[in-house]
This record gives sequence, structure tokens and C-alpha cells, in this order.
Amino acid sequence: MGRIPCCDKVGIKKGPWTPQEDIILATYIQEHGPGNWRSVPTNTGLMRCSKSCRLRWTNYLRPGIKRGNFTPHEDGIIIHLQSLLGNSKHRWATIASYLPQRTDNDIKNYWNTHLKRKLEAAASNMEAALRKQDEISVRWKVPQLRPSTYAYSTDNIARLLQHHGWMMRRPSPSTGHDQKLEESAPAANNIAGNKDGVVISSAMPTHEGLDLSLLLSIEDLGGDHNNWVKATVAERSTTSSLLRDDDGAHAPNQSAPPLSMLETWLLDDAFGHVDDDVNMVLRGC
DNA sequence: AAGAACACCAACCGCGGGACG
DNA sequence: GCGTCCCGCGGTTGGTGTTCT
Repeated sequence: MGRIPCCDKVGIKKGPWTPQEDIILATYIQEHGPGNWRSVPTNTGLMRCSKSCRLRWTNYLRPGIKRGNFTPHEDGIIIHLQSLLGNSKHRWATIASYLPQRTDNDIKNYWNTHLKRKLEAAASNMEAALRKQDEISVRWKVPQLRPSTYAYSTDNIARLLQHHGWMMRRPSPSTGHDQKLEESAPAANNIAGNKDGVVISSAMPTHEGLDLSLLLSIEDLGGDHNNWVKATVAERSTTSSLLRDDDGAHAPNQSAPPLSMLETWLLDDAFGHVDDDVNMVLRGC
């Protein structure tokens, strides 16, 4: 016996929603609130299945949704969290919880159509740059610059999430005031943990060296993507640590990790072709 | 100018899991 | 404890607009 369909397929309208349908649905939800989607088609007379109604509301009609024009700040958050969460379950929902004005569907589409492609292009650029660097290294015996695997240490993540003041606060979209992350983004608890200890999804891949302060720095720098990248480079060039104490003081740096592919892409985005970055680093050696 | 190729995104589909009787 | 219902999620598709040849 197969699964019972969510609604009777006969007579159910599919495809794009009309403005009239939008008005009917929005009016109904405003009056009755979201929830009990099963009853929405019946009560509104819409010839749509309940899932379609819920999707239309959550992805399009829900108040406060921002559409299109992702900012570099949002790019950075999506990329970092996507890298952090990998293929873990509910990753889009988790990422969306950090971007309350964006829907998971929107973020997913944006990732698949823009960011993933950009990262892939950056990866191939990086390979080319490294090939070039290999040639230089062989000729001049320059120390190798190798990208780290984009990295995540669950311990490191947990520590940063727990102790970094910014991560526990974020501006409320409605008030502009800081808001406890746990209150507004329950999904964040999947990685943020609690007083009893850090709880991280076991499905989350374990990597090494993730530095969430990179993400945090975006906000610290007023959301300016280029400033963030430049600051990252500046910090590294002065060998100050990217890890911070609670009070924001920089801990002594042990050793600056090599650039990740992502960071290289961001550098590329900020300063031009990746070859220039390699040259810049090489000049600094 | 017209057709092809590509990019984008709204919407659909199937599955997993929590709630409830 | 078990079965069913319902919701929410990620993956995928298909329609439409844009760019290229």
C-alpha cells in the first residue's frame, strides 16, 4: 500500500499562483494564522493542495521576506554555513535561520545557481595558480602555499559559537537590537549547544581548522565583504590570530593556517585574479 | 530576426519524523 | 507500542526570461 497523498489529486490546480489566489491565501492566513494547512484549501476554496499553500506562504507571501540581491555579507554567511554543515540534514533550514529574511528555498536556489558555480570556478583558478606556484617554487625554492581542506572542527566550532560574543547575539531584524541567538534561531542550537555541553549533529562532518571568526568578522566590519577580506589578509600578514577571546582581544598566534579554497575565492573576488594573490603572498615571503 | 543555449527561480515531489489517537 | 496524519525538509523539475550565435 502506497503512501496516502496529502490531498486528492483530482481537481487540484498546479503551476504558478495567480494574484487572486495569493490574495485569498494571504487574507486567510492573516486572519487565522499559519498552521493547519490541511484545512486551508477547504476553507479558502483554493483548488490547491495544502503543501502548495504552505509553500506559497512560506516562500513568497510571508511578511518580511527579502527577495533577490543577496549581499556579500549574506554570501559569506551562506558559504561558511554551507561549508560547515556540508550535506547534513536540514542545512538549508539552518542557514535560513541565520538569515530570517530569506527562505530556505531562496538560499538553496541561490547556492545552486550562483555560489556553487563561483566556488567551482575559484577552485579551478586556484589549481591553475598552484600549478604556477609550483613552477616558481621549483625555480626559486619558495615555501609552498597549499590550500587547506575547507575545514571544520566540531570542537572548534562549538567553542567559537559558545564563547564568541557576536555569535550569541545578532541584530533583531525588526528592532535592530541584539537578540539572543537561541531565542530567534532554534536551529542554531544544533551546533551552538547549551549550558550542559555542546551538542553537534553526529551527521556533521568533522574537519579541522574551521575559523568561524571569519564569519563573525563580516558583521564586525559592518557587513562589508571587501573589508572583511582585507582585514583577514591584514590579520594574517601581521600574524595576529583570527581566534578571539570573549572580550575581542586577539590571542597570540601560533601559526597562520594556509588559505582555504574559499578564502582564496574571496581574495580573488576582492583583489582580482588569484594569480595576483599568489604573487602578493610570494612577495611577502 | 530567429533559433539555440543558458540562467534563473517558483513550484512540485517524495521522504522523514513528530504528534496524536 | 503501533498506525495514521500532518508538517517541514531537500532534491529536482519545468516554465520563463535573457543572452548568444
